[in-house]
Amino acid sequence: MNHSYPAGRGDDAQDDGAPGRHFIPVFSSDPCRLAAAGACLASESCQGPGGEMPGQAQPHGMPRRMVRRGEAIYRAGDAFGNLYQLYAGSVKLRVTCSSGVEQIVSFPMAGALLGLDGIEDGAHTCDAIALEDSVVCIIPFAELVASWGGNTMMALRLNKAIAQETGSYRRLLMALACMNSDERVASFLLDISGRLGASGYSSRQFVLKMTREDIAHHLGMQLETVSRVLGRLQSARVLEVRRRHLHILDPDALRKIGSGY
Amino acid sequence: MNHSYPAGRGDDAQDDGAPGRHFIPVFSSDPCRLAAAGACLASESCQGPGGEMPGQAQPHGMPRRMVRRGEAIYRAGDAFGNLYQLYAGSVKLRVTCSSGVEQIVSFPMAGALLGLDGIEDGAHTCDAIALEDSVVCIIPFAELVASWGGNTMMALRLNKAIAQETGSYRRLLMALACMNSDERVASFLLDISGRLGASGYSSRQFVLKMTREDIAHHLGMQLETVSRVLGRLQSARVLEVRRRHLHILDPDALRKIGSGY
DNA sequence: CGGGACATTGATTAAGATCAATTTAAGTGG
DNA sequence: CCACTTAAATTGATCTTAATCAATGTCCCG
Repeated sequence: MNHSYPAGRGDDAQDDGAPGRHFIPVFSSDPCRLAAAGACLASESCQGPGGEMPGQAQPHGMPRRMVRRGEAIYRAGDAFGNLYQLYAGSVKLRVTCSSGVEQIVSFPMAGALLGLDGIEDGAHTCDAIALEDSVVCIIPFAELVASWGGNTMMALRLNKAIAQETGSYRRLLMALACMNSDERVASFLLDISGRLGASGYSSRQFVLKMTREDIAHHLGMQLETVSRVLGRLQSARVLEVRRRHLHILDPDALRKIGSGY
Repeated sequence: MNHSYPAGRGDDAQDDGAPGRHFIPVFSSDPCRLAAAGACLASESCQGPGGEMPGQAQPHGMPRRMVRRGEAIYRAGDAFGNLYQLYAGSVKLRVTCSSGVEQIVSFPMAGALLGLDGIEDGAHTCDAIALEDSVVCIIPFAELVASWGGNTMMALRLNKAIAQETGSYRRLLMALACMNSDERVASFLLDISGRLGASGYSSRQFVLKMTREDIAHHLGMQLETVSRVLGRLQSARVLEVRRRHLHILDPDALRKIGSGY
C-alpha cells in the first residue's frame, strides 16, 4: 500500500532493449527520436545527438513552440499551414461535432506527427490540446513539400505517415464497434503502455496524462464506466490504480481481456 | 403500395445538376468520372469520353479486372502492390479481428480508390469484397509512383486521397462513439444517398447492395437492431423500406435524426 | 488550510443484445 | 414454369450492459 511515487519507478528494467529510464519527466531531453527512427520528416540533417534541451534551440532548423497544459497547438477550423512534430509532452486530438458532443480521436505522445487532419481540405478538423506542458517542432507544409525537390522517397514517407494515422483510426474503430467496455479500456491501456515502452519508458508503471472523461470520450463511453472498469481490473489484481498512477500487475491478463478473452 | 421496380425511378430528377439517370444499372457505362473530378490517379491522359463499356478496354492504359459478387479484389494479408479504382459496382471493406468479429470499415462505390490500406506497411489489412458484379482499374503502385517523375503535385494528390480516407474513418468513429442506433442508421442512409446523388443517381430511391448484417457490422450494432430502426423510420413515414429497396420520403426528417435531433 | 476539479461509488433506468420463431424473397433444378 | 431450398429479413420476449442520476470522497493547487 505504500507506493513510492512518482510512479514510473521501473521494476521492469528488463522490459525491453530500451534505455533504463525509470521516471517519466515532464520534459523529455532526448534528441529527436524521429530522426533515429528514420521518421523525421523535417530534414535529412536532423541527426545531431543534441542531448540538451535548450529553450529555443532549433536542431532541425525548424522553429519550436512551447505549449502549456490546456493550450491548443491548433484548432478545428484553423487554416492548414504547418505540420507539428511533438518533441516532448502529450496531446489530445479532439473533434467536436455539431451537436456539441466531443470525441477524442487520439492521444499523440512524444514523437508523433500532428496536423495531418488539415491535409484533407486545407483546414484542420480537430483541436490539438496539450495534456501537459509540451514542445512541438513547427514544420511549414509548403517548405516541407518544396524541400522534397522531386525526391519521391520523401513524398512516400509522408504518405506512409498519413496511412499510419488511418490505420490507427481503423483500429480504434474496431474497438468501438466490437468491444465491450472492459475490452476497450484494456486495449487502451495496452496501447498507452506499448507506446511508452517503445519510447523507452516503463510499460508497466506510468502516469495517465488525461482525465477519465478524456478516456471515456476516446472510447465512446461514460466516465463513470471507465472508473468502474478500472476498479474491476484492480479487484481482479490485473492493475493497481491510484488516480492517474497506473501499475500493470498482470500484462498477460490485460492482453487477454483486451483481445476479447 | 404498387412500387415500380427496379427502384431508382427518379421522382427527383431536379435533385441536383447531375444527368437524369433514373435506373441503377449493374454496370455503369460512364467514362472515368474520376478524370472529370480531377481525382484520377492513373494518368493525366485519362480524359477520353469513352461512353462504351468494352469488356477488356483499357482507357487508362491500365488493365481492368472484373469481379463477381462475393469475390475479393484483395484480401487482408495480401502483399500490397496495386491500387484499384472502382470503375463500376460497389464493394465492402472488411476487417476481421483476431477474435473473428468482423467490422465493415466502408462501402466504396463507383469512383472510389481502393487498396490504400496496404500503404501503411506493405500488406493489406482489409478484405475488399464485391457487393455486386464490379469492375476495377488496376493501378500498379510502383508504376504510379514512377510516373510522377518528381512531380510533387501528383504526390500531393495521393496524400489527399489517403487523408480523405482518414477523414471518412474519423467521421465513422464519431458516429460509433456518440450516436445511438437511430442516429447511426440515419446518417448511414444519408451518406449512401449523398454519394449516389453525387454520382448522378437518385438520392431518394435506391437499392442497398449490402445485407442488414453488413450494415450492422458497419455501424457497430446487431442486424436485428438495424431491422428495427428501419421499421421505426418507416412507421414514422420517414422512409419506405422494402427489403433492399429504399425510398426516402422525408429527407429533412432523416437529416434531423442523423444529426442528433 | 480551504476550494475546486477530478474521481469513485451506489441505485435505477433504458437501450440494445441475445435468443427464438416466423415470414419473405430469391434462386435452382427438375 | 413451378415447387423446393436456402439466405435474408422481420418480429417478439427476455436479459445484460452501460447510461444516467446522485451523492460522496480525494487530491492538487493556490
